[in-house]
Amino acid sequence: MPADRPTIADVAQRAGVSKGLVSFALNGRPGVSPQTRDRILEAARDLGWQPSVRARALSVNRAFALGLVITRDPEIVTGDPFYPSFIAGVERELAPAGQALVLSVVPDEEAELAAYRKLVADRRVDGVFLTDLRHDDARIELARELNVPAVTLGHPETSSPFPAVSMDDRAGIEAAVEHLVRLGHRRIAHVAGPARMLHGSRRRRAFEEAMARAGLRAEMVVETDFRAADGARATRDLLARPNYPTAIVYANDPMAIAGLGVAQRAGLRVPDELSITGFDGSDVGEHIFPALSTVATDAVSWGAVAARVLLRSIAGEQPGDTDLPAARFVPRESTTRSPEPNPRADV
Amino acid sequence: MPADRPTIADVAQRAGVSKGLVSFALNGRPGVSPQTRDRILEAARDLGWQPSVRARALSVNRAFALGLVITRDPEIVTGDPFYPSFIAGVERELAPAGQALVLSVVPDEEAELAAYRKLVADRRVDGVFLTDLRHDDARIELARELNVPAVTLGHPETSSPFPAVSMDDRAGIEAAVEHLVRLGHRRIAHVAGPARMLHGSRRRRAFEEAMARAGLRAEMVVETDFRAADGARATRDLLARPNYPTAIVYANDPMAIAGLGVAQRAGLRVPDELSITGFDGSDVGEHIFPALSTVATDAVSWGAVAARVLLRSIAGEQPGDTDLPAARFVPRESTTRSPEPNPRADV
DNA sequence: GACGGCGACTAAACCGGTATAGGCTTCAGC
DNA sequence: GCTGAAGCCTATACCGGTTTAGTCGCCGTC
Repeated sequence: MPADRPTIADVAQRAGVSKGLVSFALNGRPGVSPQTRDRILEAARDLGWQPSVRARALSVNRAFALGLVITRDPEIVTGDPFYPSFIAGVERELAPAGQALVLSVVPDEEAELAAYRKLVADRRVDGVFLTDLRHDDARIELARELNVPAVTLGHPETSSPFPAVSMDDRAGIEAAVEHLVRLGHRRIAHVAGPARMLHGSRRRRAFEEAMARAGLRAEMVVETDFRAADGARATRDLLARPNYPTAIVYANDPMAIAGLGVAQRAGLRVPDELSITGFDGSDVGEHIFPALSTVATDAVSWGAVAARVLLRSIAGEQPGDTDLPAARFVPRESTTRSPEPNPRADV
Repeated sequence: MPADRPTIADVAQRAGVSKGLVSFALNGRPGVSPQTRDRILEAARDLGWQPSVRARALSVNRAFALGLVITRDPEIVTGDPFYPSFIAGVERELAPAGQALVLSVVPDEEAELAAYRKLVADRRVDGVFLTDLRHDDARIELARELNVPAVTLGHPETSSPFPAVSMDDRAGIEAAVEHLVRLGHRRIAHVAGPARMLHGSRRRRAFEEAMARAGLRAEMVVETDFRAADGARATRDLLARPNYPTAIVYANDPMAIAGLGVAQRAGLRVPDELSITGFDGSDVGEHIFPALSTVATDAVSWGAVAARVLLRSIAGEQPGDTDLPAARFVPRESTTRSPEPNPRADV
């Protein structure tokens, strides 16, 4: 029968000291003589002692874990390139800090709030990530009410007591529009994310402003739910209009790839007859034909920075807002000169 | 100042009984009179008492959480349709059972073993999922050594003390090959996953056997790492051969989509000049042109069943192996008759 | 009336750490 | 030689539950 894992009491006994002193020594606190400290550490090593996170959690009232709630229809979550990379970045920070990541995946916004409540009520986590911010996002008020540290991905609209880690996605959209305008496009459409989501409407506004700056009317905007099927439907809709676009700016890559499929199916040559751009740079977009021009966001470092900020919040610091390097437009093959004669003076 | 959250002692005091009895009443154990039980439950309700998972974890020596370690290069994890769906399925079982999911994402196999060790040493989890099984998978021995309940996705090669939850992916590959053979294809290639991974080599063997059954030689097989870039490279390689294939069976969808890109770039019409099939059904594959014929696996129920089995293991039952419905081949547009005259008698 | 047995309940130990009050030495200072 | 303070250490309470040993009162039985 294998011996039970040693506890701090076993270490104390072996080193001939009290439990309390062992705790002090192991946590590197003052008030322990060097010889005793060595003896204790040696005893701990000999016994193969490992601290019990459970016991520590109970006594110091911390969970040593962070919570992430992902709200997605199970069907949609597939193919979304953001979360896996984001989580990889989070993990990069958490592992060395001895923290764990507790993940919840829920189907809708109601279940989402319940999931946060549960995570906090069970004291499973010390802080939470708030991703995919929406207008009047109830989670901010909830986190405040639950008195749990949080970090938001992007600046919420309503005033928030939590630090924000943001990545300017407007710049990428603007660069995409400018790129298309420079190529002579005038009838540029946007397949937007859901308006209730902050990044959905923000990208849309960035699109509209960039169009306005170019002296163009942003009259072709279709709102979607970020799904590939939505991208296909929106594209069919746009191409059926009498004044169909010569270029489409999609709010994410899966929709752009689906849109490409629709265009090709309709017999349009991309990019010669229709230019398209994506967002968020999935690796598959790089390999389709034509390779997808897109806006690259660094989800991995977003995750890493957000985790770091959240850990600092939990530690009692008051980290300020952080702005990550802006998303970059990456021109590839799916964008080229407008097929139409360009009435404007060109560069 | 808001009152601290109530503990079991507060409930006991309000109900005028001892802590122990409260615990009994709340856990529905015998030895509590009906009236007292009601009084206790009412007191708990009045105070808004919620059990502390931490305290329970310490006293009953359980974590009330399950562990999942995902081993992926952060770049690759993107675009992989399996895990998000699998996790959604897991969550579906865990949430009602009051369990949480602790997720680790690590870059390589060495870090993977360390992550399992850490999860168990910290007593963060009561059981672990073993996904993406490999040949001579060290994790099985490790889990046995750590004495932690586990469930494997698929049957490992080495003998394993853990229940397996399997989905026959061979059937899907075989159906794909048979479908292609029926369409007159003879030079069928396979872009396989890594040989060290069980499902990589199993799908490859299924391919080879299906080919043999059709009287064909499986001479065009390229091993890859499941990445879109690998799929592109493998396709370029295959198409450059003197005896290039008329059909390619890919081990996953991202590679198939990348392969489609390569073929189109080379001026090949798909499916007329080259048929392709994917695996695992990403939603984007449905919307590209031509729509990708693929093998649909139900990752969501795989997750749900695996979670259920693992929970039963932890509860001390000895659940047997489970076989889920086999993966189904879903023909769409990317497969059609072979462009070559078919010497064989056709149906 | 003593006894046994049972149901309802309490007190206290326990899980494995941390935190705190206080005790014992030792040494400097007067 | 006495006092005070610093340094090192112990004992103990505590976190919030679960669990076990044991107490108490009541009933039926002989």
